[in-house]
Amino acid sequence: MITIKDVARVAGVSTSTVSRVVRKQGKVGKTCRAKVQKVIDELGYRPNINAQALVSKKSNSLGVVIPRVSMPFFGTLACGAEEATIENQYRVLISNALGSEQAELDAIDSLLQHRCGAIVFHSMYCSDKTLCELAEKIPGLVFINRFISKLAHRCVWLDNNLGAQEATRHLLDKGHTEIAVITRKDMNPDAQVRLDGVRTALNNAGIKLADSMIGIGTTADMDGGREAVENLLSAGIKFKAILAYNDNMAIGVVHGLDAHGIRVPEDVSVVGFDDLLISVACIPELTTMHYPVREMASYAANLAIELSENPNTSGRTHLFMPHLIERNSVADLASS
Amino acid sequence: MITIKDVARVAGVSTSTVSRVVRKQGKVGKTCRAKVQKVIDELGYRPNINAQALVSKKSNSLGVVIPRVSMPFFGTLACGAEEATIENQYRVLISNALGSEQAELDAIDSLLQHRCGAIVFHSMYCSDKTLCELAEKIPGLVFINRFISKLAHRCVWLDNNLGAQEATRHLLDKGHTEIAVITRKDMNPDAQVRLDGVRTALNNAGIKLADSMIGIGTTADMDGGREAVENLLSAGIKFKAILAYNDNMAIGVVHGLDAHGIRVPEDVSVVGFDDLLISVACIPELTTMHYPVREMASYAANLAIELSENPNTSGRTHLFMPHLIERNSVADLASS
DNA sequence: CTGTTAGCGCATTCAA
DNA sequence: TTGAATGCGCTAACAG
Repeated sequence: MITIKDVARVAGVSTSTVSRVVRKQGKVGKTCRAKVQKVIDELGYRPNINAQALVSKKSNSLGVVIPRVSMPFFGTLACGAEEATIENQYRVLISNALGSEQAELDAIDSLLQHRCGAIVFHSMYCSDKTLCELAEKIPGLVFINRFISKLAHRCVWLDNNLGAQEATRHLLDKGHTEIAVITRKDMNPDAQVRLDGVRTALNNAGIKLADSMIGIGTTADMDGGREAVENLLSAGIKFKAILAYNDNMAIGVVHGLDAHGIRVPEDVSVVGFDDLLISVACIPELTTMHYPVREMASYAANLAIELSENPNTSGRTHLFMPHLIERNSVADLASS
Repeated sequence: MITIKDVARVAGVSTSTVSRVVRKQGKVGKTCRAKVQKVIDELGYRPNINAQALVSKKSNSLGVVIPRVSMPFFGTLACGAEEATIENQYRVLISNALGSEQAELDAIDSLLQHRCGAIVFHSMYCSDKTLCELAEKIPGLVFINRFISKLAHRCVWLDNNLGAQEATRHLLDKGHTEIAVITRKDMNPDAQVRLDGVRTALNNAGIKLADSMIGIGTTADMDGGREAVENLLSAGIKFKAILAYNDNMAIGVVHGLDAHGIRVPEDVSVVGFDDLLISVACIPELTTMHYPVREMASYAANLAIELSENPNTSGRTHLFMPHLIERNSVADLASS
């Protein structure tokens, strides 16, 4: 591998000069710069990033901690973060951390070893307290899809409550009143907030959400969705519409319904949340709330980089709003 | 950030000793090791990876070049590669390279700057020649989902031909004879080989694949699938089964059929390829060929690491086989 | 505008 | 078994 010294020797200049032309900063004579650049091209010189990071004490890399890139939602998140780094010449390091607080902390740790000052963290297992401690130690740490009031300006999050309300209102607008909800057993903050949103919107319409109308799935995926709707059905609950915690569960619901010969949307309407690619694979295509992950991740990445370079940035907040995507899984009862 | 010197000072030993206990190699006295370890834990010392990489001339990281992590297939590939690195204490660097040969070369270049000696490369735009040149320069470079005969022992690939044959035979076994094929317009190597496989299997059954039975989609996604089946339909072609290039196109086909009131599998059977998560989201769940990406990527990662550490490894080849996953999109004409 | 000097944090000789 | 010395490739003062 050819080094800066080689270039300097061949070009007959000092390494400092080469360094200056490589980084395009500092004053370098026009002819000198051309000469050096020529040698660089000829020799195919590429600066050693590790050496750069070592001496400059920053690695110009952005860490992204997510459960798993292979999950479409998080893959999209990672891509969104990467987009933001293109202009900054940053590289993104993805750390998968699935299943436990320890895994998440290890991931952060590993990123720290790489000296990446900017980190976008999607935590599912760490407590607010733990995150606050981390945030204190790492100025460039930003949380995505999580809200911690003490760290408001370091959180990029979605208004799940309003999102759930909008989804609910859509059903209401279409003339639905017998509305069931499918949620996840572990009831994480998102699930809680979305359920609250549904309740609020329903209350505003003078409808009370009975506990019996809440179907619970063990996992927040297709299986969980199927299980939850199965529970509702076997309990003899009557409903004409379902608000699912997310798209995966919604699709499970559609499958579960189909297994009983119940048609969507003719017999029962279904609304998802997230707007994953998968939501258009389903027949009927799912009406769902679009979750702007890509934009949010991109925004979070920029914020993390900004904070890592200048910790005392303004205390603005970073709230995003989901919006309804109307497709074919909701029947219009109002116009009939 | 605390350094090896800090630890050495506090523990009252030299940095060499600390270095030895950190890397758990070299002889270190039992009590001395304990003492140093204690200080390491207390101070929360973490070696600077960049410095390690610089001095040891290897970064212990594995590069993965793919079009985009947000595409489920490639996200899974990335995860598979990562799995392989867990035991080796390697870190994986993902480089998205979408759309052009230049993008792919840039991605490789960036990885080289990080001095990662092991790279798993999923190339879609580079010519065999280009790849051969790269392979020569980078001993730890391995190609996935691509076969180049001169580089056979550096390629981890799938037998698309036999896979397509198996898919075709499945249809034949179920009594189908009016079989159409959906493929992608650009006819990349995979598409070509899969089509050949279909032809072979059909020929063996005494059936000739008419050109008119080949539907073409502009893109290899849902839209392409819908477009292709639309073409077939509007040309008045009769068929009772469809072999799609991949799952995405297959799902597009199901949608396209549905739009014409044609039921799957009652009226037309559909078989996909890849076994993406999306294939079970569809109703009916798709019968498809399972593509063992995760295992292949994991294998490729190990191979890349092995080659990077010891370039002259055996000339074995690395061929994987897809297998049929029977779900609900194929009707059994034979037993009726 | 350019070169010289001095490290960045660590692993690795080589002595002791 | 341990420590002192050296340098990986590069940037950042500081001189000139």
